[in-house]
Amino acid sequence: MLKSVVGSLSTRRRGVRGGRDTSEEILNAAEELLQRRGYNAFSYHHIAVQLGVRNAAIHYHFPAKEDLGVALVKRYQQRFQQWIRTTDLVEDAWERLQAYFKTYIDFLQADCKCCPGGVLGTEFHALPEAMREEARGLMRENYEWMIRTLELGRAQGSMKFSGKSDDKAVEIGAALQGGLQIARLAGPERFHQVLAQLSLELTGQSSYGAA
Amino acid sequence: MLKSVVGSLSTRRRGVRGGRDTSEEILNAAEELLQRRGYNAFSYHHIAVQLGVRNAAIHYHFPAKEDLGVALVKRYQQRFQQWIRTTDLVEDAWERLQAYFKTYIDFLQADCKCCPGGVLGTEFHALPEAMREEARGLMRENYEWMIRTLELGRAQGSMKFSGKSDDKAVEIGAALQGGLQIARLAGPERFHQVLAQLSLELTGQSSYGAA
DNA sequence: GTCTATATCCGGATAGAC
DNA sequence: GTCTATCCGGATATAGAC
Repeated sequence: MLKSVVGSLSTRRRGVRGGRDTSEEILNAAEELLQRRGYNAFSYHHIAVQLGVRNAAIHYHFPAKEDLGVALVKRYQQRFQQWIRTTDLVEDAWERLQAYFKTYIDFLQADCKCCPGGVLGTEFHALPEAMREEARGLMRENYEWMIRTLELGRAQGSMKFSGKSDDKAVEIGAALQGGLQIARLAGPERFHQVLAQLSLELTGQSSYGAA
Repeated sequence: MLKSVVGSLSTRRRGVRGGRDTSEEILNAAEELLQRRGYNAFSYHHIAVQLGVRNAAIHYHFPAKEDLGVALVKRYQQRFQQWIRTTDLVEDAWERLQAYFKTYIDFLQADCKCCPGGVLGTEFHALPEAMREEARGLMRENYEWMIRTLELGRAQGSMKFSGKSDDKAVEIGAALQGGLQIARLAGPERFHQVLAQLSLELTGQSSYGAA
């Protein structure tokens, strides 16, 4: 009673658990697990324990694990699109790219998480087809954003690089993705080295060269 | 009977399966599965089917899955050390690096396999500790080789890059690793773009720029 | 070294009460 | 919307025959 005042017009109705949105909490926990352990190494039980609910409660919100997986990737994509809208307000392309780097640093510092693309790429052949399709879309959007940003930066003069912008785009994306994984095996400073080198090569000076 | 003539002095004795070395065949199948699906997404059953033996036969050679995993990573490392010895005969560091690239192209063409480091990094937190330790060693050796090679190339004049050789080393390693994963989601040509860009930046001209 | 058979456990999933 | 209870299949692992 009365918790309806909080979000009565919300599309998703709230449950009995103190007005919290269980679906979203499930997604949050699952996202953490996905980036830490991978899709095939987390279970509904992991999430259930973390949320203090039972296994079946999660099945109510996401009948099959595949549904949860697809929802996760869709949410990544929506969040990315929202992120683009925000950072598009920034004029300078190099600053935009640094904001992109920042999201990876956040992953690194959040207990050395991998980026979604890295997890989905690595587990690709052990993923349900519906997830693969979503993953392709997510990767494509990242790629296209990166190309646009590089071309803008080159035009603005804030970035320099030789070769084609789409080649450079994949190189940067791959380095960031691989860098997070290497950091797990060889320490977080490895990722900062990647950032330092990418920055140095793009601008002629390292913004991360304090080490 | 009589199959003992084939490898009677071998440390590992042959089984009854036509003189073939089952342990090695298990490792081969497991390696394929590891790079395709990841450690947590393959089972003894996968291997058993592929080899035409029963589940229990594999447990005879590798009592626990962890034993198999550790053996796999150890073999990667031994193979890498052997590979180094061979390619060290090549004088030119840039040629050595191209040989290194070639091993990744082989992964890509072998049904879009990931590199071991990518798999082990992504699944790191869902791996037995013994495997993690081996994985760290494997990564370290790759890293150190890359640094040596870059420094040699720079001294020889066959490679150019700005910044520190150890930063550049991680950047290259990360880009290769991430590139293979991206290729799964966005097509093999993405990996070739990474190679093209890396080559262009190291030598001033792309050896892979035919596209 | 490999087999059959089996034990055990875990993860995904459903039914029906509350 | 969450619970208890249960089912099912798959995966790791072991025992003992051949």
